[in-house]
This record gives sequence, structure tokens and C-alpha cells, in this order.
Amino acid sequence: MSGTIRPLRSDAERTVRTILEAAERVFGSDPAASMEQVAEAAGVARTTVHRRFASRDALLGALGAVAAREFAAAVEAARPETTPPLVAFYQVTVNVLRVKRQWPFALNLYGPEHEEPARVHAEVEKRCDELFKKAQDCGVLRADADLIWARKSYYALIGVAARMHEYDIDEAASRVVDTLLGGVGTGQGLVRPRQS
Amino acid sequence: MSGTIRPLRSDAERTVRTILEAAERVFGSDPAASMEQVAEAAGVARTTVHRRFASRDALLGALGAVAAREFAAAVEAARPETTPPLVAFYQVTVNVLRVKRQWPFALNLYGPEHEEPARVHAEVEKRCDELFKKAQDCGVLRADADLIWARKSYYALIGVAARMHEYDIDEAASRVVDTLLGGVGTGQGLVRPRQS
DNA sequence: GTCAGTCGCATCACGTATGTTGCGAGAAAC
DNA sequence: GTTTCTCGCAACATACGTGATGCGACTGAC
Repeated sequence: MSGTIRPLRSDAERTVRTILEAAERVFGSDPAASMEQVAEAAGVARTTVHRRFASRDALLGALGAVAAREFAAAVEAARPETTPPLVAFYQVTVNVLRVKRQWPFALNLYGPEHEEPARVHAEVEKRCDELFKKAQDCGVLRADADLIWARKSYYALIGVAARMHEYDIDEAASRVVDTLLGGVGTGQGLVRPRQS
Repeated sequence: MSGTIRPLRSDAERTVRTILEAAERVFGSDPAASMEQVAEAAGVARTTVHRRFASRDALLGALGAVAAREFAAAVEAARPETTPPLVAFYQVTVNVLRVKRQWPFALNLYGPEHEEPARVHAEVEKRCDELFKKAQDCGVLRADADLIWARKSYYALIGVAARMHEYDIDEAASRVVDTLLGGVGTGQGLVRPRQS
């Protein structure tokens, strides 16, 4: 989205990446931060930021797009289509957590104001729903589970785990999967009896 | 925080409330919205907003404070100290969901830049941790459960449920409690065996 | 009914973020 | 080694949000 007419020279490409990573950090701690702050964090002049990204909105769009693409790649790398649901769950979670820890802010940029991130996130969401459906068919998820609720809970738990840096990736993923599938309770006193 | 020296006249008090509710709506859909937009949504002049709230920051502080107080009241109303953990869980969840649906944006205003909301949220968090500890002692939560993880997951699930308006309050609360305690899976293939 | 409080409106000052342009030095590409 | 790209710097224009002030009309409170 940042003038992809001719491939950038290597140093310019590096600058773009540096700016995007700086933007992630800066906007992460203050979403209303200025281009100036982003430039400073990236170690470049403000005009350079503006040369690479026509506007603040374009920068946010590119930031969201980069994160969204890595997000989609992380999901695809786990081959959720061909792997048994439980294994896929775990592997997808591990991969996504890595991306989510690298782009905690940018991964929330999928509003309708930027088409590409919105489209990519929608595709990933579809993949996720397919995985959940398969898990349900295989008896991993309850037959009466609300799959929308399940997916949203899954996303939320991933968000929590990504922010808990005292967990390494594998422990974080285990927490997410175990909690989503089995909760943190003993089952004593639950309204809904425990069976598929 | 908004000049509490003398009690406001009734119409002014109504205006303050109207502005706060408008601010919730406006900032909810765009956190970077201007005072002008808030004023317009509230049906008052911009100068009136400014008369009641010395600065944009003061408005955000008051907004966060109102929501935090209602949040704390919602938790206390469930008497989590004296009620059996499972009942308390459910009742707290119901009460909090109501507040969270009314102040979805304002309830996130507990950063260190505003003392009162920060303090109130910290107190509620402490109450929550006590409830979780008691639940664990009573065998409702696993003995090996990480209570920090449990609380954060709880908060996250409440956030999800609050945004799912297709659920009424009671159904939303049931989803939260059931999922937190028992997950959405059947237990088949779980790494961690299901026992206290 | 009087009075103080409240609101809308018009106006102003000020700071800051945004976006643009031109130029010179330096570095990558060939 | 030449050419083209890239960056930093300086300067500029503009828009917008914030915050303040004064005045006139209205309205709750007593």
C-alpha cells in the first residue's frame, strides 16, 4: 500500500520495516502518538516517515497489513486443514501467540477503514471457524457448544496469554488450549453436566 | 473531580450525566474523538462541556471514575464475601455484565494517569482475587490453578460476553461461568486429567 | 418574585500535528 | 565510476483541537 510500483532499494526497504516496528511500539503505548514520535523511535526524520507513508492513515493501514499477513501465515503454517483438531489447536495457538507478541497493537487494526487487514482477518476467522467445526465433529468440542462463542473466547484467551510474558510460548499455548477446552474448575457444582 | 465544591443545581447535574453518557458513546466508537463531537452527541454547546470539565483529561477522569464506582458497587452488591463461591461467581458476573454493557469504554479507563479509577479497579481486583482464592479452597477451582491466569481469563470472558448483545444478561453470565470453570470441550484428549 | 446559577453563542489565543517542497550529501545499484 | 535513489534538514502552509472570556436569555431554588 506504500507505493508498490517499483521495488524499493534495499536501504529503503529496511527503513520501511524499521518505521513499522517503531510504530508498533509507539502506538502500542499510546495510540494517539504523533508521526514525530514514531520517527524518533525509528531513528529517522519525520519527513522520511512521510515519504514512505503518504499519511498517518496510510501508515496505520500498512502496519495492519503487515501484521495481518504474518497472522495469516502463522495460521496456515499449522496446516489446520489436514492436522487432527487437537494438534492443530495447539500448533495454531503457538504460532499465533508468537505473532501476537510481536504485533500486539497492529493485530487490532482490522477495522473497515482499511480493506486489506479487514479481508485477511476475515479469512483467518473463516479458517478458525472451520477448525472449530471439525473439532466439534470429532468430539473434541461439545456438540451443543456455540461455535461463535467458542471462537471469541479463544481469541480473548490468546490475547490474555500474549500479554503474560511470564509465560513462555509453549506454556502460554497450553494455558489457552487447556482453559478453552476444560476450564479452570473441577467440575463440582457445574450446571451443565460434563459430557459431549 | 469536576468541581465538587458546591452541589450542582439539578439541571446542571443532568447535563453532566448527559455529557458523560454521550462521551461513553462517542469515545467508544472513536477514542480520539474531539470535545466538539462529545458536545454535539450530548446536545449541548462545546463551551458547556468545557464548563463542567476543565479539560479533556478531566472529562476522561470523571468518565472513568463514574464507571469504576458503578463497577465496584456491582461487585459489592453480590456480597462475594459471604456468599458461596459458585453463587457469588454467577451473581457478580451478572451484575458486572450489566455495568460493562453500559460503560464498555469507560471501564477501560484505569490507567495510572487517573488515580481514582485506578484505585477503585485495584480494589475490585483484590476482591476478585479473594473470591478466586476462596473458590479454590472450596474445591470449585482446581488446586493447581494459576489464580492470576484465572482472573485474567475471567475478565476477558466477561469482555467477550458483554459485547455479544445477542445474549441476554443471564445467558451471557452462564456462558462466562460455565466456560471459565468447565471450558467448551468434552475433555477428550486433554493433556491435564480432569480432577481437583 | 427575586436571585443566583446555567446554558448558548460569538470570539479569541495558542499550541500542535499534518502534509509539502526543495536542496545537498551520501550510499546503493549497475 | 556514474547514475539514481534515499535520507536529513530547513522551511512553510494549513487545519484542528483545546482552553478561555464575556454577554444575554432563561430557569431552577428559595
